[in-house]
Amino acid sequence: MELKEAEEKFIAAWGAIGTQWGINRTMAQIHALLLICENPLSAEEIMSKLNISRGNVNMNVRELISWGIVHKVIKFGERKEFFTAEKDIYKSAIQILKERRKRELVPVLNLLRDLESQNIDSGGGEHFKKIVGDIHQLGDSTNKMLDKMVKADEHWFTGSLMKFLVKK
Amino acid sequence: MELKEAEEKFIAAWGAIGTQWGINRTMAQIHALLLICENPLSAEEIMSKLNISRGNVNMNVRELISWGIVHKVIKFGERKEFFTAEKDIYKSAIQILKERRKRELVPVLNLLRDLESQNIDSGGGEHFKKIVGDIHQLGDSTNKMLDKMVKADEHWFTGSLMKFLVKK
DNA sequence: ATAAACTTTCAAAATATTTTGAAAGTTCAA
DNA sequence: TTGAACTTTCAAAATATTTTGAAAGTTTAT
Repeated sequence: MELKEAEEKFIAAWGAIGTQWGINRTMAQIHALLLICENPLSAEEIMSKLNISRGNVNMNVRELISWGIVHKVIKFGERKEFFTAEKDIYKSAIQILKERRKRELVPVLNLLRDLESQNIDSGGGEHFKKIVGDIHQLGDSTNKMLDKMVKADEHWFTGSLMKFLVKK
Repeated sequence: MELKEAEEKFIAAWGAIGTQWGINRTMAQIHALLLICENPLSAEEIMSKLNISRGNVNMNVRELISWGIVHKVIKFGERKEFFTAEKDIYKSAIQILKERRKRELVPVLNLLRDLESQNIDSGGGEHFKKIVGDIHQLGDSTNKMLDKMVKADEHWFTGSLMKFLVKK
């Protein structure tokens, strides 16, 4: 198999998997492309390699940057901006955990705290309170767990936590 | 606040959060509704409580069942089917982990295994191989971790694993 | 100040997902 | 069998998301 063929397969598949993950295809493809390119690419290069429009590149690259897994690179003597993906996969994974915690878990915890702080008039609602309380407890535990993962030094994944989790 | 008001807030918010999680709103709302109702509900009841069509209820309830977090309940002497959500939140969480592993992680591992098994003609591609290898390693570790979580007894979350993860 | 080189925006078009509801299918009591 | 009570299907409509590309905005060298 040609290298180029394998790379294209990776990009296409990463895009498809992205949609499974709830991420848009183009964003995942740009991420894949920037991962396998050692050198930073310009918007133009991304456009032509993936056959997508300028606006699309701009929006999705910005989104990837907001996730903290793609970085802007300024080359000396060049006006253009270039982009590169974080090549340390563990760093990227932690970054994604961090963002997902912020975007997906924190809003849930806020909702639950809010619901629990309301005193419910008139009796009943014991079941409702139990469910909300249970979810809250699970959410808090998950939050603490993620916090521990995220705050651990960058080698947590090969450190004691991972050894504990994966042992046997 | 009225109980009904709080319940409606929960259902609406769960639906909104669902979309953040990449789950469709209606599916999340049905799940929330079934969670807070102690008794199983029929399709009709779900339709009227959430103001949605029969087909929509059917499709999303089936999807929730395929996730293993909603169960069909047959009531003696009734023709209708009823539905109820798994009320043990930890069980549901494990079930969701299990399914997401199957749907989101396993396909990635298959892709990576496939890419690595191909011998790439002509030199170069060292960087590509490293990236694919790194992702594979991370994927495998994550897979093992999830496996451990999922296979642990149902109290893993309050057991030694959780104590280790959350301690301090 | 100008203009070339670049980035960002955004309304419209394309695409994808979700929802509806009527029709088809199934089950079961009589 | 039949038909009433129910469930499932699916094509069309509604809605939501993604993509385009031209125009507007910004930056920088001169």
